[in-house]
Amino acid sequence: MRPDRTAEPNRKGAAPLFAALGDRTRLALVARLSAGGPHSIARLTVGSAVTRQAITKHLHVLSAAGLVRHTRRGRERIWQLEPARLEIAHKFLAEISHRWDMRLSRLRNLVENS
Amino acid sequence: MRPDRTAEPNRKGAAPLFAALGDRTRLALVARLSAGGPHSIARLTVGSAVTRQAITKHLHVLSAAGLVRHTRRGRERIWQLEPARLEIAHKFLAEISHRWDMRLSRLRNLVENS
DNA sequence: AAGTCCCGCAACTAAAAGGTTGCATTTAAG
DNA sequence: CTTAAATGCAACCTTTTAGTTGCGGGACTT
Repeated sequence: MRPDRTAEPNRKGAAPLFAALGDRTRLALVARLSAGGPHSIARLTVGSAVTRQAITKHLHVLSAAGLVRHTRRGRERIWQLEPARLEIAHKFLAEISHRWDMRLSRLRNLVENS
Repeated sequence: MRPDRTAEPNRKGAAPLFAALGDRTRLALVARLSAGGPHSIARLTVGSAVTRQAITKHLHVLSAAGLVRHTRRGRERIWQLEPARLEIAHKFLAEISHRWDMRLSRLRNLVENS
């Protein structure tokens, strides 16, 4: 098992994910959807400090990143979380931490055996 | 141990973290520092498609987010990863996934017992 | 049928982000 | 001392982003 030739995690599509999560309003939306379940745009707008249209735009950004999904119900559009994509970001972070820990332990071994 | 009244994870400073990670170049820098260890700016610039000054700016962004740290060594500045902050983002994602899973299991219970 | 409620679309603005070029400064090497 | 390497600083440009306002159109309610 060679150390790893690819030298990098599946950073393939992780950046857009992090970018989508890198906004207070959007992060609040994700948190709210994860805890409170699916909601309409109007209901999601209530607690927020910005306009309904701003919320709509943010939802579209999250949707483009694959983090949320919408469904029609009568005259309202219901948005819900799509947690599969979160796993990608999650694994990326785990990978980074793991690599760093590996480096540290290798360094420590080097020092102890010298 | 009450379930949790705060209704939201420690979203306090998570958004800037995700924002810092939400760029391809910066994510590449983080990945490289985690795998290859501390590097100077010049060495970090080699593989990248952008200028040294761009790399410098990105490093400052990562530094402002608390993700990297620098040290002087002669005429060069050595940058290294600061993995503590990654833990915040990591825990945030874990929390979100957990909340969603809880919702799903509650819903399933509701359906099965009806 | 009339009035709300919820939403989509478009135009516009202000600020931030990503990147570049040019030049000055410090440090190492001959 | 002279030169080359590594970096810092500042000005500038272009594109993206976050947000707004205004208006029009379906879908419930009474």
